Amino acid sequence: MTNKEYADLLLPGVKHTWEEYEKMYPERDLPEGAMVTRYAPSPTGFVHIGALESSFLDKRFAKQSGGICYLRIEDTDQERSIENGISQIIDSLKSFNITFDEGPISETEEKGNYGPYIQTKRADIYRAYAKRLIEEDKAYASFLSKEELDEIREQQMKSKQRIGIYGRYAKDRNLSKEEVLDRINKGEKFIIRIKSPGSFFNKIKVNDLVKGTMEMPENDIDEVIIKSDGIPTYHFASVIDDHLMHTTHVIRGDEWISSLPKHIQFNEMLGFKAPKYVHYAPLTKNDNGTIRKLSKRKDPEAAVSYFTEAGVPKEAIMLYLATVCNSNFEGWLDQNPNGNIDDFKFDFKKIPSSSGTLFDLPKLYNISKNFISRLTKDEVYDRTIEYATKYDEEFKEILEKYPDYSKDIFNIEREQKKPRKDYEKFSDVKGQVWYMYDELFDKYKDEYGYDYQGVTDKEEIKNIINTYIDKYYDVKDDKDTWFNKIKDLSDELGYASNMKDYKENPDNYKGSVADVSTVIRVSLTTRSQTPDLYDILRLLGKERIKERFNLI
RNA sequence: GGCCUGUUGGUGAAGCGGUUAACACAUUGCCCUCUCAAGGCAACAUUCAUGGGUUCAAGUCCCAUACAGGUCACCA
Repeated sequence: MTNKEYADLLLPGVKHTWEEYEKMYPERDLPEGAMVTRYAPSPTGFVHIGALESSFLDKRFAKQSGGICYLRIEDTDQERSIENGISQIIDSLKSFNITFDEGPISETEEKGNYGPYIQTKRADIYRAYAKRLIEEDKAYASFLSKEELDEIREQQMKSKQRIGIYGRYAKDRNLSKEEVLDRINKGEKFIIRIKSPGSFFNKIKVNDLVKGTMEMPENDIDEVIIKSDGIPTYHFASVIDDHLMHTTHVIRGDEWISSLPKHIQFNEMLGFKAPKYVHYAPLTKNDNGTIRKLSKRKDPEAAVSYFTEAGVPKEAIMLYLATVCNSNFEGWLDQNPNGNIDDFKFDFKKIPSSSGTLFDLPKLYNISKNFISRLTKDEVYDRTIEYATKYDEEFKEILEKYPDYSKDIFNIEREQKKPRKDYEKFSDVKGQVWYMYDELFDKYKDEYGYDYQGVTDKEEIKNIINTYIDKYYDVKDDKDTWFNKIKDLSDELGYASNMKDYKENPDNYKGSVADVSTVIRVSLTTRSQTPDLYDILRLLGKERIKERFNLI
């Protein structure tokens, strides 16, 4: 029996030979230096912040080099794949403006000439290459059962040996063809393992564009390449796909580093030119003293939805990720405050090579705050409505009822060189402006209560606001005039109109302009801290000012 | 336990043999036309995990130790 006949018996029904597949995936026609990258997730559920980082990096490096970034779905683990997992990934990434040149575009459709881009649809391809390995006597059928495997592992652990199927533990390695076929005919289940040519005592140099050159032992483990369900393992499938799809750079989390010898070996055994590898450190979290990777099960902030639900703009999340990926990005952004991330040139060498980057929430919020401060009033209005539509129906209705008025409110100290920075996220907005709307003011004023500071005597408060409205208030005043009047009011009532004077001789006065303004401010808004009082008075208008004063 | 990687302030980090050890966030203090927000100024690592070595000179090179993270599946 020839090797070819034997391979046919082990893996029957393969439609094409590997040579045919090679022809079906011709070299890509791309300019010199263009990278082909891929984002290759498993469709196991919601989008993790790490997935966002990973896909972002894949896309940026491809695009800035004039290359291609494709999406490939690694669903070889049937048990973990979930319903609609693919469209979930596509849709979430799309909402962050991450789209792909090739790959699935929905659960059932895809684009690009190097597909299919879903691994379970490529089973025939992997089997063709596995057949080739069998023919070349580089792979074999293994009958080791789960129990036997467990036993071997236990034994190895007990005797402190390396764990895995290698050397004398690879006991089906030298089974004759006849024995193998005989056992198959008896109905025994089998899998395909490679016949690893490596030795643990041989060191190989592996190169990584972030970590540099590392020395690691060769892989000597007879890795599984085809599982008993006929589906390949991740390692085998991804090496073949990266080759056929002509991937130039594999960018992934550094948890993959230890698989490098394996991947390099697979490439060699199959005669492929290995892509370049880029391993970056994943986002971590300090969990009561222990630092670990952000976990989607344990950490709510690992899900990007955690931030979008809080109203952190997606752009801010991307800006944060960009600073994590290349720390010099922050300085660049400082120089180009309105710059687009896509204009920044990312560098592999600037990717942190440490063993993890702590996820820094205050930093994210700071970036977010700065981002929101740079938006126009219209943008803030639209985005706040967008947010409120999902999370705050009451506020949404108010905003839609008073569009122009709302925009005026959002424009207080905005659209200028050094804009006001008081919203970290869109969920902050309502808490800062509710008192500007009568409906909300009526509803919440008692709940929050009037926060008088300094001057708390009821009669004195009445005195201040009555004097102000009767003698000094004039809608037509500009800001300087307005403030001079506040000063006059202060003088009249025995408060220092000049802060310096007051600080030097506090005993000469009942208080200062600050106290007078605070009384007016609190009487109108209940809050002792608000944006500019002049703007608030201006927007509230005479009628409302009077009404609110009358409530006191 | 084996194999990899890493260790610079509260955090993220720059640094690539000679610098006062950048910068950003956070914190604290002061200043600033009414409170906030912002802004300005300042403070915050006598020291780069520890111990050796190389060198005129070391965070930067070498060795050892400690600690941390990753990984050792018919999961990706």
